[in-house]
Order: sequence, then C-alpha cells, then structure tokens
Amino acid sequence: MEDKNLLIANLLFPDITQTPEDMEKRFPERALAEGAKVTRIAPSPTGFVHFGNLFPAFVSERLARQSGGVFLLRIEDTDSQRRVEGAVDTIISSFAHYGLVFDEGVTANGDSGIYGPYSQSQRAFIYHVFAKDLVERGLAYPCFLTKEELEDIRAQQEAQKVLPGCYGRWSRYRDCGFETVKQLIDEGKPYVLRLRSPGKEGGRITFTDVVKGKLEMDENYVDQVLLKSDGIPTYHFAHAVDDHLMRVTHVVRGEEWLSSLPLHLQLFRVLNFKAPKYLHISLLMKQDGGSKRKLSKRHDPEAALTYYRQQGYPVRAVREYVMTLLNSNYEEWRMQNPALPLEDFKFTTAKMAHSGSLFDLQKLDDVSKNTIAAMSAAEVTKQVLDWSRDFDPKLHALLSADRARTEKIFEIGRNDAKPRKDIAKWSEIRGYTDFFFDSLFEIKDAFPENVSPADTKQILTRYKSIYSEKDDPQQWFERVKELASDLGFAQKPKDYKNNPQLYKGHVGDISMVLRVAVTGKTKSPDLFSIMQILGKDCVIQRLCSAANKIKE
RNA sequence: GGCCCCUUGGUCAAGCGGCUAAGACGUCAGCCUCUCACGCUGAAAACAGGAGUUCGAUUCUCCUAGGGGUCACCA
Repeated sequence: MEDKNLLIANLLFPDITQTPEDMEKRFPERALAEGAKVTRIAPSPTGFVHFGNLFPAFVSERLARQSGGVFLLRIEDTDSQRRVEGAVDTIISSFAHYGLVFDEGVTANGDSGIYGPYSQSQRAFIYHVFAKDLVERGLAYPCFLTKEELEDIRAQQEAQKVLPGCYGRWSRYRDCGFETVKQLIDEGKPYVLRLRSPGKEGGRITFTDVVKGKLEMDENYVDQVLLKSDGIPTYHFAHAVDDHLMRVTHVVRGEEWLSSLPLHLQLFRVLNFKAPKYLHISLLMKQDGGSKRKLSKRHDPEAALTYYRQQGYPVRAVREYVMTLLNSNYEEWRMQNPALPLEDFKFTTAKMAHSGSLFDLQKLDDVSKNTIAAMSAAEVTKQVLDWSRDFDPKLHALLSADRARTEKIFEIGRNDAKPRKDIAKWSEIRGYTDFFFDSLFEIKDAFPENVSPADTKQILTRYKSIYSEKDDPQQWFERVKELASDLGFAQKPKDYKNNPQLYKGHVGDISMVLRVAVTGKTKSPDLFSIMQILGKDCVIQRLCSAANKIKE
C-alpha cells in the first residue's frame, strides 16, 4: 500500500525531489515580537477592485501595523481565464491611493521579501512538493473524470438528493492501483489531483472565528480538487500552502469564504500545518427595492473603487467612512479627537460588526463634508487641482491659472468659528466655483419675484455707483442697507416682518438681487468675499449686464 | 434544497438579566441669519414573531419567519 502511493507520487511528480521539510527550512518562522500579526490580502488580478475589498484590507493593515507585524500582498493568479493585463498595477495603486502600503510581497517593481514568490502562478513548484507528499501519504490521488462524467455524477446526485461532488463511492479513481494510473497517464489522459478527504459524512467540526465567535459546521468529506489539470492549484490548496509558508497568522476575508472553512481546516490538518486565526467579515450590502443584496459590480457603480476617485471623495473621507463601518466605536472616538490621525485609533476586532452593513452614500457624504470642512484652503486647492486634472481638465485650466485666487475662493467661510460644510466631493466644485470665471458664468436663477423689475433695475444701477472695493464687510453691508432704505425696503428683516405694510421688502431682497446678478444664483457663500475676489471691474460689468437685460 | 451566517428606528449602531432602549446619518419643525451652508433646540421613528428559563427578558435557550452567503478544474 505504501509502495503504491510512493509509485504514484513519483509517477506524477518525477522532478520533485524536495520535501515539505525543505520548504519549512526555506521559509522559516518569522522572528517577530510576541503578538505581532502577519496579515495579507490576496486579490485575483481581474482588473476590478471592489469597494468591499477595502474592508478586509483595512482590517489586515491595522492589525499588522498595530502589532508591529507584517502586511503583505499576494496575487492569486491561479485562474488563467480571469487574468487581466495590468491588473496587478491597478491593485497596487488602488490600495496605495487609500493609504494601504505593503511591507512585503508583490510590488510595482517585482517581489519584495524572502517568502516569495508572491504570485501564485510562480509557485507551482512549491505546491507540487506538498502535493507529492500528500500522494505519498495516501491523502491525495489523481482523478481522470471528464467534465461529462462529472456532470453525469452530479445529475445522479441531484436526483438522489445527496451532496453533489466527488467523494466516497462517487469517486471512481479514489482507490486506483498503480498500474491503472500508469496506463491512463501513458495514454495522456488529463487529470486533476484530488484530496482524499479523511472526513466522514455526518461529521461535525467546531471552530472559533475571531469576529463570529464559536461556530459548528459539517465536516468536509468531499475530495476537492487540489491541483487543476494544468498543475496549477485551486484557491483552497494555495491558501493553505501559501498562508502557512508565508507565516501568516491572521486571515481576514469576506464572509463568503465561511462555507469553505471546513475544507481549509482539513487541508491545514492533512498538511500538518498550524491553522491561522480567521476573521470572516460581513459583506457590504446594497438596498435593492425592498430587500438587501450584495453590492454588485455589475449593477452598482459605487462598487468600483475607481468611482470614489472619479467622484472626488477625498482619500481621508473614504478612510474615515470605512473605519466608521468597521468599528462601531470609531465615530465616537473621532468626535472626541477631531484632529488626530486615524492611525491613533485603537482598532479592535471585538468592535467589528457581525452583520452585513448597508452601504450608505448619504453617510459617506456627511463624513466627507466634515473632513473637507476641516481642511485648510491650501489643502482643498491642492486636492481640487489634483482631482480636476484627471476628471475635469477644463475646470482645472481655469483653477490652476491663478492658484492664489483659487485658494481665496476656498478661503471663503473656511476660517470662521463655524466653517462652511457644503462640499462633499470634488465633482461638486464646478458648480461651486463656476461664477468666478467669465467663461462659465451665466445667470441661472431668477431674480426675486417680490421685487419689481423697476426696483431690480434701480438696485443694480444704483449699486454700481456706491460699490467700493475698499470697504470692509461692515461698511459693505451698511451701503446695502442704505440702498435698501432709499428704495423703500427695510434695513432689518425683523422690521419688515413686524410691519410689512410699511416696506416693499427688506435688505435681504436687495442682496438677493445683487447675488443673482453677480453669481447667477440665489444661493452662494458670502457675497462680500465673492465681490472682493471678482474685483470691481468684473462686479460692475456684471451689474450692468444684468441691468440691461431687465425689461420694465 | 443541504449547510452556515445574520435580525434594535428609513440607514449605521450602543446595549451584554432590571435603562424614560444611547449616539450618528437622513427626515420634519423652530431658532439664528442679507441667501445658502454652518450652528443651536426640539420632534417623529426600533428590540421580526412565538414559546420557554427567570421575581424580571432587547439581553439566555428553543422553534418559526425574513434577509444573506455557499454548494466549480472561480477566487
């Protein structure tokens, strides 16, 4: 019996001379401080980075950083069908954009670290060492079932209402003799390598997940594929080998992996590996009509990480939002420590959500408004320019032409005790700044209806002659108030409210006329500041132009 | 369908046997105010349902329902 397995192993892997012990020596235990966590993210290079990918990545990064451990990037490119050109660079730059920097693994300039290679496609040899060992020990076997045969078996299993898959009596090649295997191989029949699962039907296993707590599940008894017919491992096998050899201590991944946990645990056991700790985090959901569903890259634009860059959400805002979803006490901490960097927060797995959160763009907007409100005008200017260079070149040209002036625009209402909180993302900037540029300026909103056209014209023409750039804000407003009373409007809104019959309106109406003429809108930040930035010539010109268009 | 996870206001969520069941976003009202934004005050709004354990259950147990995940030579 021993002989048979040995013969098959040598037949299947004639070139493999190294042993698992050799691998253990080549990738020794890490010399890290007690409690240091080694984490990784292991995306497949499909070219699409999901917003949800950010969550395990954040958790992994925090756990490693906070413990003085290692955070590494491994690329799971075992599925040649899904590989996309340039995807690895996209992955690295996307995560880097959100402040996730790896200590080890795949980088833009090749691998970094002694536990590599870090792309699974380059680790075939390593997997084969362990595969051969499993065959030798009777824990794996070649399976020559064709796709059609497998479909056939599945159909029968469905008819009998038993668990589909290759296992026990359903697995024809499970206990083949050496001669049979040799003959099939000589014939050139393709095969996969399957686990000879030691699991029993009806067996149960218990396990403790770091966030979910104690779990009990069916034991795995399916002879899962370890090596595909091209010799490349499946995710499951690669996961066990890689995370062991890379000395990963904590595997953080989405909840969708929970159901394959029994298989993974079994693999670690048959390979004589110590299993890592697992953190299965809940999926990000999306409200769809009356029910929830997984945030989907096909239906939801916000599922793509690139969406947030396009929309112009500041990196810091997205990081804040992710943290508020990840740790329920983060928001509270942030309110108490508005100025501290996110890194100062003590992230704990105990405060992680057990159920799936619904993705909430409104909340993101709020978080983002707060973070932008806390930025300096210089910072806003820098970020707006960076964003518009890529996503609104026309606006970029205008804003970058006179950077000091642009900074003044963002200065408005920013240094007050109660700073303005009206920008959630940079894509809103166009509507926020367009009236500062003649090429974009147009009167979009109507003049107030309660002011007669004649009065409107009066306001515009008379204001031209009293406007002085030298005024301070108080003087400026005094002039508006004087103009108001000259034309029969109340200087204080309260006066008008108390005695509406005495006035045509109040000072607010006067400024509204001016506001619409100068900004084209009924809503704007502080008018005085806006006029200062536009300059007298521009202000007068706009007042004239507006006055000319009024038909009495 | 099997197995697994989840279930407090519209959303995110505190709670860990005894509370008028926090807070945040959103909504609404009021105040402030030359518009908007900010800020302030207030309001509406929740323990999925049913059994049990207990002097007492949002909290512990079981059942039901609902939602989600997973059952590949994809990860």
